[in-house]
Amino acid sequence: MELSVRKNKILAAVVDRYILTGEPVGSKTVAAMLDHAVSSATIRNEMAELCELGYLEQPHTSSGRIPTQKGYRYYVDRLMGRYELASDEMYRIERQLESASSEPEALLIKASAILAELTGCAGISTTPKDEYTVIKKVELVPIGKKTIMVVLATSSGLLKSKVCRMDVPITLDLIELFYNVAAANFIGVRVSDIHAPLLQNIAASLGEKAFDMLGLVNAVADLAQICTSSELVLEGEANLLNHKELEANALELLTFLQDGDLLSKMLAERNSQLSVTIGKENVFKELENSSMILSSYSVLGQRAGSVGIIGPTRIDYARLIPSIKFLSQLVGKLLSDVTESD
Amino acid sequence: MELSVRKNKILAAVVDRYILTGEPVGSKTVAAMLDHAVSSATIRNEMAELCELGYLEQPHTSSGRIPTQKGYRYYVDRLMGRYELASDEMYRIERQLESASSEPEALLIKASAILAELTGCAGISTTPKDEYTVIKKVELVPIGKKTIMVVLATSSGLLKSKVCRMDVPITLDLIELFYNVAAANFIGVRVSDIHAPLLQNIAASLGEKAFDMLGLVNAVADLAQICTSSELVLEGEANLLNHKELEANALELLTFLQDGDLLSKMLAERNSQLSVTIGKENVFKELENSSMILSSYSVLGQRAGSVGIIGPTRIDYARLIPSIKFLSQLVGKLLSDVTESD
DNA sequence: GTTAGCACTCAGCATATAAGAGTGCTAACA
DNA sequence: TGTTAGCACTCTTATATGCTGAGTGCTAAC
Repeated sequence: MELSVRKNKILAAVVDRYILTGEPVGSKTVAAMLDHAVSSATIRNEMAELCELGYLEQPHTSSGRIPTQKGYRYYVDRLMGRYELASDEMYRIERQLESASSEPEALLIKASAILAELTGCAGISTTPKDEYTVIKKVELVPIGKKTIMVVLATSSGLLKSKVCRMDVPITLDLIELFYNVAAANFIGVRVSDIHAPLLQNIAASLGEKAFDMLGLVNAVADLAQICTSSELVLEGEANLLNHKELEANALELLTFLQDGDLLSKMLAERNSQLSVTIGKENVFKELENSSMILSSYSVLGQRAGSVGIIGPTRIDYARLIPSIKFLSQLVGKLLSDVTESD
Repeated sequence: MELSVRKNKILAAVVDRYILTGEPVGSKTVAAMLDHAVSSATIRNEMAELCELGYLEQPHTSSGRIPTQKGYRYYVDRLMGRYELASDEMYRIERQLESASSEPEALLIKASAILAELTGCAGISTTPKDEYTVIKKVELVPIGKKTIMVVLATSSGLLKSKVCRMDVPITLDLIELFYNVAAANFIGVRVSDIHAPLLQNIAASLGEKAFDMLGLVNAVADLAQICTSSELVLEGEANLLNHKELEANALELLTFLQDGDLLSKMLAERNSQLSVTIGKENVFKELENSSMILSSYSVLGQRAGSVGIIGPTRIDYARLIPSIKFLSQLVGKLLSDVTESD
C-alpha cells in the first residue's frame, strides 16, 4: 500500500530519528526535521493516522511515536536512503579480509568478526555449501600403529580430516589398497555423491578385505558429509548486550544463537541475494525482537553461502546494508580466487 | 589463620546457605542450621567477629551476612564437604565425551560444553600444549596450479593445515624436493625446534631453488608455531547471563572472554593440579566478580592443558570441583589413548 | 486543509509512610 | 566467663502521594 508523499516524509523522519536516538519521536521534532513546512499540529494529525494504519505506535498514551515492524518494513522497502561505503573504508576491509583468506573457514570467521565490529551487532555467516564440488584428494597420514588420519580436500579449498582407529595394525598393503580404492571411487566425485550405495559397492568389490578397510572408507564418507553441510559462523555475540532493547531476552537470544542448529537450517533456506528480516518476520520467537540482514555470496557464479548480521530491530538499515553487501561480494571474490586456479 | 570450631561451623553454614539461596543469611537461620545448639544471639556475636575478621560482610547495616572473598577462600580450603559424582553420572559423561574423542580439539570443545551444561557456567579449556611433541608427517595436497595445501601432523594427534599460494606453477620436481627437505629437516623434529636458524639453514642448503620453496617451508614453520601454542576453548558463555551477580558487568565479561588472548596467557601460567581462583584473586579486573575452577590434564604423564569453568563467585564449589576433576582426568585419558599407540 | 491553543494523559521522579528482617547492645543468668 | 533474652535501632522493600514535563487529541478559527 502506498502512502501520501507527506506521510512518507513523516514516517521516514520518525524512523530515522528513532534509529538515531532510541527515544520516541514527538510531533515537534518531526516538524523541525521537515523544516517547519507544516506545523506540529498537522504532523500530529498525520501521525495519528499512521498509528491507525499500523506503521507507528505509542509506548504510552502520551508520548512520541516509534516505528512498528510494519513501519520498519515500509521504511526498508521504500523510504530509506542508500549510502555508499567510503572507498578508504572499503580498502581497509579488503585488507583485513585478505589477511585471512587462506582457508574458507578462517575467511568467514574473519568476515563475521569484521561485520560484528563494523555494525555493533553479532556477525553471522555460513561456510560455502559444497554439494557440487568434487573430491580433489584423499590422503592418509599414519599416526600410530593402529591410528591413521584421513584427510580430504575438495576442489573448493575445503580441507577436512578425521582420525581413524583401526582394529588391526596398519600395513603398507592396506594403505596402498586404500589409495587404489580412493582413486577409483572418490577422486573427482562430487562430495554429495558419496552415499550408502556407493559404499556398499566398494565393500562388495573388496571382498574379504572389506573388513579392515571399512573404517577408512566410512571416514571418507563422514568427511564428505561434513563438506556438504555448511557450517554456521557467529562472531561478536557479546555486542548484542549493548542494545538495551535486547537485554530483556539476552539469555534466550544468546542461548539460541549458541546452539546454532536451528539457525543454520533457517539460513540454508534463504535464496534472495539480500534479505532483511525484521522482528516477528523471523520464524523463531527468540528472534522476534531482532532483525537479521543477510547477503549471499557466490563462488564461481554459484550461490554458496551468506554473510550478515543479527541485531535489534532498531538498527541503521540504510548504513549497514551497503557494508554487508560489499562484504558478501568480497567474500565471494576471495573464495573464488582460492578455487579458480584449478 | 585458624578459627574456633564454632566459628568454622557458622562460617560453613553461612556459605552453604548463601550459595544455595543467594540471600544474605541471618543469625536465626544459622541457629536453625546448627540445630539450635546455641541461640541466635550467640551466633550474632560470633558473626560480628567473623565480620571483623573479614570472612563475612553485610550488604546493608541490618541484613544477614554474606561471605567475602576471604570467606569463600577459607571455605574452599578448609570447610567445604567433598562430594563424589554418582557413578551413573560418571558413565554418562564418559559416553558423551568418547563420542567426540577422535580429535583433540573436538574433544576439548565437547568437554567444555559438558562442563558448561553440568555447572551452568561457562566451560573453558585449553588444547594440549605440544612443545615436546614431534612432527610426524608433512604432506602436500595440490589444489590448483599454483595453490597447494600443506598438512602437518604431530605425534600427539594434532593436525594443522594451511593453504599456500605460490608465485610459480607447482611442479612435480618442487614437490619431490620439498618432501626431501621435509624428511631431512622436519620429520621427527620437535615442533618447538622449528625456528628461524633452522629455516635459514634450509634456505642456504637449497641455494637457488630456495626461492620457490620458501613459501612451503614457511608454511610448515607457521603450522609448527600454531601447534606449540595452545588454544583456548570456550563454551556456554551465555550461561553466565543466568547469574544475576554477573549481569551488571555481563558485557565487559563476555567481551573479555570472547577476546581470549589475555585469558589464554593466564591459563598457560597455571601449574597446580587443581586451581580455584576467587574474585579479585584473578589478575584481570573483568573477572573480579567471577570465580574460575581449573583442573589440569596430562597426556602420557606430561601436563598438557586444563579444563574448567568460569562462573560467579557464588557457586557450588563443593559439588563442581569433583566434576571438573573427573572431567580433566577423563580428557587426559582419552587424549593419551589417541597418542599411545605410537 | 491547516493551524493555534488548551485540556488531558502518563512516565518519571521525589518524598513520605509502614512493615519486616535482622542487627548490636545491655543486663541478667548459669 | 560464656550464653541468652529482650529491646531499640537500622535499613530495605513496598506502597501511596504529589509534582513536573513532554506530548497528545480535540476544537475552533483561519
